[in-house]
Amino acid sequence: MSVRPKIGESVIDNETIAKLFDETADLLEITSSDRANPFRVRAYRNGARSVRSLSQQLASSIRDANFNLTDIPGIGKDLAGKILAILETGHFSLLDDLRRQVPASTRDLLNVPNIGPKRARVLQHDLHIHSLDALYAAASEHKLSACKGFGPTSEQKILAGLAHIQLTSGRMLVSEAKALAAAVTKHMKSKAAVPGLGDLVIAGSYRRCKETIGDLDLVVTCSNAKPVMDRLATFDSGSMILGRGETKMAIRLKSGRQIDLRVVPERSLGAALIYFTGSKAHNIVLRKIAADRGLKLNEYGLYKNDEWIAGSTEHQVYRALGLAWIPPELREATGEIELAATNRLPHLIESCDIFGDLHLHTNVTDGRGSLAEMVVAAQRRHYKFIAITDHSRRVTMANGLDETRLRRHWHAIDQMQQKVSDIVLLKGIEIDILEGGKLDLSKGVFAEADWVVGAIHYGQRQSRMQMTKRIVNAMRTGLLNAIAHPTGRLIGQRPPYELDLEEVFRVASDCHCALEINGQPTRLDLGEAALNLAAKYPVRFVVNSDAHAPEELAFMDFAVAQARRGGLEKHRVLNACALTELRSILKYTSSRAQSA
DNA sequence: GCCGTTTTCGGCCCGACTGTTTTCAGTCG
Repeated sequence: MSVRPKIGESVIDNETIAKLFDETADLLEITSSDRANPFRVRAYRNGARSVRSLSQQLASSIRDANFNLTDIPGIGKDLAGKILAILETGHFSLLDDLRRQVPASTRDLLNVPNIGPKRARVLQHDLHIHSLDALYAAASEHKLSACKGFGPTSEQKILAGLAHIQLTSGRMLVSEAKALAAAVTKHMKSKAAVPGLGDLVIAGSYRRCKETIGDLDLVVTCSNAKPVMDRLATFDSGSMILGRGETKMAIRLKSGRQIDLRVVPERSLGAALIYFTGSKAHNIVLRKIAADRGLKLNEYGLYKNDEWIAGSTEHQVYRALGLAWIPPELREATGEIELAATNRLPHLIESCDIFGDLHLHTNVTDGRGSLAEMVVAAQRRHYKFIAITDHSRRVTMANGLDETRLRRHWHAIDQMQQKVSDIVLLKGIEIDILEGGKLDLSKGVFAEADWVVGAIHYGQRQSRMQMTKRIVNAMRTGLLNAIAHPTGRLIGQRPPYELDLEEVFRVASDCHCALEINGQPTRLDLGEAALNLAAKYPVRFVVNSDAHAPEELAFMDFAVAQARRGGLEKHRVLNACALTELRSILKYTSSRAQSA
């Protein structure tokens, strides 16, 4: 096809394409008459999901002459044409038409709880409401109940929903979700508050260890749902009950966070966990597999002709579908089901595989714990080694170390080592990678270091080419053991650097420089997109807490979860190595430092 | 719009809850 070379240079990523298909589906639903084909809408959503789950960027795959867009499930001749149009021009004509019919702000209405496409359409047609502001005005003036399908209750719910949108900007960080999960679990289980309470599992994106969590999904087994719901209602005095039925309940806390509860019979726990853990895309594939086998899968179990055949455990359901049990972190419909069908799932790294933390700060720079306190915290986690990696001088805000202070700090670490025998203290540094790729301290000092991580804290707005060259040059010095938080993103605050990640992965494998998976809840860097590259390049990783206080060593668990979502096995992770193996790696690097 | 124990049209994942109806459509997960 003659347009291909041009498309091959496209910088449009898969996520952008998926979003345009999702937007098309939304707009089709808002504009279509009731008789319009709802499966056409679903086809766009399927296409979006399918594109999103690809491990390769289409803009790059398309350069391969043997690559066929229509080989992608859910992509037929029509959507393939639209993908080509998007890669070439950034849009396609159907979407342009739809956008002309529906103002962009009308789509915002879909973000309001209890407003879906049908009601958005009514609001647009009958009341000419095209924005959240207009919706608020109309609801306040009780104009909504004039519309078919709206009553006084919906009006109130919509006003409450609008307030909620203003109150909470988005999703919880994993740390907040973990604290909330612990609190609600304790409340439900305390002092036998609920007679006959069986299992209680927090499912949903929390159990899949996603980077951020929308709401908490509680799955509970109990013969009687009423006391379970009554107990949840007392969790937070300022909470509001959003809905309550026979087995299902939803509350919104004073903080704006939402908790959904579902009570199921004991023999349905496995099926319910699969169902409420998701992801939605994963579940859809499972149900299709069930249907292909003449079975039906729902949250109560797996059925053959209305006869229950599995459902009390997840293992039972997966096995009945011809699949190995799939860890929740992998349930994203990105190929894990095929692996489970052929017994090729990875043996994911676990927290107990981690022998040490290789990124820790003390109060000598911007940490809040002393060296001694950090060592005790590491001993409590039964680590065999840790690296103290305080900042270098460039990071003035963090009281970064020059060579004199660094050597003094290392001397203190040596002295501390004399006092402890059950843990090895590595003398480290988090060295800033300056704008041109040079390192923040002179080469001589590196020969004295046990462990060096490079990181960027300043000058983050360089171009994609500059940023890539900067990190690549730093790795090519041979002085770095690892790159810390490689993309620099801060969840909800700052996007990742402009960076050619494939090039970073390529050079990191060449230079034997590890890439960090950082456990700080706002970082979790490398993120989802980058971890997809793990399968393609033989890079090794370090899984670190980046703790700035003793209690933050627990952030290791978030880093491990992130590694699991990337499908990593322990042999890919440096600090899941025994100390002897780690030392041989360090010795190799240290010899390079001396010869540099 | 996609897909096929397909070869051209009929089916497409499943169920709870709610409000406004008066038997169900819409929304949500």
